Amino acid sequence: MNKVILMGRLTKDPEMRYTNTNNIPVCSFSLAVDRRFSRQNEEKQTDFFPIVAWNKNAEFCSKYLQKGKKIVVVGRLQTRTWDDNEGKRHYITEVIAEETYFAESKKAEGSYNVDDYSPMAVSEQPSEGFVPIDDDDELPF
Amino acid sequence: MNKVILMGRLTKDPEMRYTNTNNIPVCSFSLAVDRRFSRQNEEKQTDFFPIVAWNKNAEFCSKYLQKGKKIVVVGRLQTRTWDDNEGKRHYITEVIAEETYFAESKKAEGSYNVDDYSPMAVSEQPSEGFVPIDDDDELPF
Amino acid sequence: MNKVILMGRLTKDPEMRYTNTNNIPVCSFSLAVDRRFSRQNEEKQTDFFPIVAWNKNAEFCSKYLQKGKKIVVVGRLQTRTWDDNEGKRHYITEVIAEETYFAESKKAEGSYNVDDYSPMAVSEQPSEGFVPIDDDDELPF
Amino acid sequence: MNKVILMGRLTKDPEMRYTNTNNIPVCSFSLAVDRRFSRQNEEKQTDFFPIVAWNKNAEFCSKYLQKGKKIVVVGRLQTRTWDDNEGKRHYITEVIAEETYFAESKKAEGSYNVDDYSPMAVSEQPSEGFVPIDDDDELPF
DNA sequence: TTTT
DNA sequence: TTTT
Repeated sequence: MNKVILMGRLTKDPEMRYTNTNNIPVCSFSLAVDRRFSRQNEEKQTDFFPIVAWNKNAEFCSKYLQKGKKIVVVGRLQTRTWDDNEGKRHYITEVIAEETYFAESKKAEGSYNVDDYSPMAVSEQPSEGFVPIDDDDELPF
Repeated sequence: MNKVILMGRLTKDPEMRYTNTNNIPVCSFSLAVDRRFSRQNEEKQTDFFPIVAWNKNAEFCSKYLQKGKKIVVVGRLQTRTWDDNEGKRHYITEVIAEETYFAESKKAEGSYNVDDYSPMAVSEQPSEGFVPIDDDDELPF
Repeated sequence: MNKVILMGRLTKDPEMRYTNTNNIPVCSFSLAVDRRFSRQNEEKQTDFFPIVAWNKNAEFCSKYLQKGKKIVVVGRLQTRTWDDNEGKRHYITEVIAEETYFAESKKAEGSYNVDDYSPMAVSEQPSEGFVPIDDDDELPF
Repeated sequence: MNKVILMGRLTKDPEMRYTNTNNIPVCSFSLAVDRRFSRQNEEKQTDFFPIVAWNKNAEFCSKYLQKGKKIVVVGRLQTRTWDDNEGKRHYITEVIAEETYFAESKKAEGSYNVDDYSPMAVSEQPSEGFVPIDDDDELPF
């Protein structure tokens, strides 16, 4: 099991790219997450984490997220290595976003907004032809 | 291990009470949480969960939360039994809130607000005379 | 957002059923989860939660789980209503299992076991023809 | 909000240290966490994450955990910087363990074991003179 | 109605 | 018994 849940703000607009061999969409950005406990009277502390989203979630992120937006990311931790030009190996720990939620509605209530008709969250899970899993009224017990 | 994380809105103002024997503060409310997957073309579905907060977190909730407010609750699931007047036993599953976060800032950005100086989150964990646990620059390795 | 993570033991063998209209597999069982904090010198306290798994996860649970087995369940909380024979409405809160993990290997290490070749975990997410999401070496950055 | 939940095995015995200025106990180790989805027919993939525990949880980890032990860690993600001897700044992402659970009982059932009388889990939260938070029978509603 |  |  490997779960990460973060609430924070994008430090920049997300970057959309595509995988070289399979042209899979990848979206990446950095999330600023405030710490809760710090030394008394100390100024606020913030951690910055690299987030990576794939496939449908990548498209969602690149379309609906911008710098400063407050979101909740549910995903998993992952480690990646890369070698710099001096041949030195670097380890980087990233959060792979599996679900993304808006954590605030920027617009005042009542004001029309094109976003009203857009999805509020997305996940890696299938959405077309999806067999209902919340099949409550048919529960056989 | 027993963890619950919910994002949703209060359906009413929270209720503050005190335990009979030890006068411990308890705050309770109901949280409306929208479902993510439903059958195609079906109307939105929502679950309603009873939330209970104790001690400092109870005081925080009763002070800063109101009907309609969007929050994130981190806590644990718990079961409680009570017997009705016919002597029938009932089982109820509640979420004990251990941490509470605001999930949106109602006020427009830039506008002065007394809340700017109030805590944005609270937990059951101690806060006075608290030995720092984020003691980074002193890490002995 | 709606996440639940529990570690505990099955109180009975799981029950496998099928939905009436769509014949969707549903597996249900009860999970005993020990509490961590109780009053000093008090006996251990345990909560019992109803767990429901659908589709592939239902088949996994009914095949690999038995009474007493220790597992980790990752899922979401859900509420369901049913009316008893006196027409009284009842509310029940269940955990919908989205991922299931074994939390201990019963057999001693080194001993051959048919389970060595069976899945250790399953989720609602697709597994056939699955486009890799851990496509690290192809990352375009 | 910042939550991480990992299940995996220690790659080495944990290392216990003490902070220079305040002599606070810190325990660190590396956790091997298997991935769930990998490309078809590919060999198993594993991520390795640095874990840091403080105070009481540090003492628990150093006392009860060893290389190979399977545990569940609940905590938070944190970033730390350090400068190497060439003055280059490095960023490292660590998991601060707030709660630690055993995920398997190594010994066969029935065999006496000193561990039977030791704590099965520990957290940063206070344990002495602890006002009960599971004060069920006194609930004023 | 409960598991180890 | 429900919120936006």
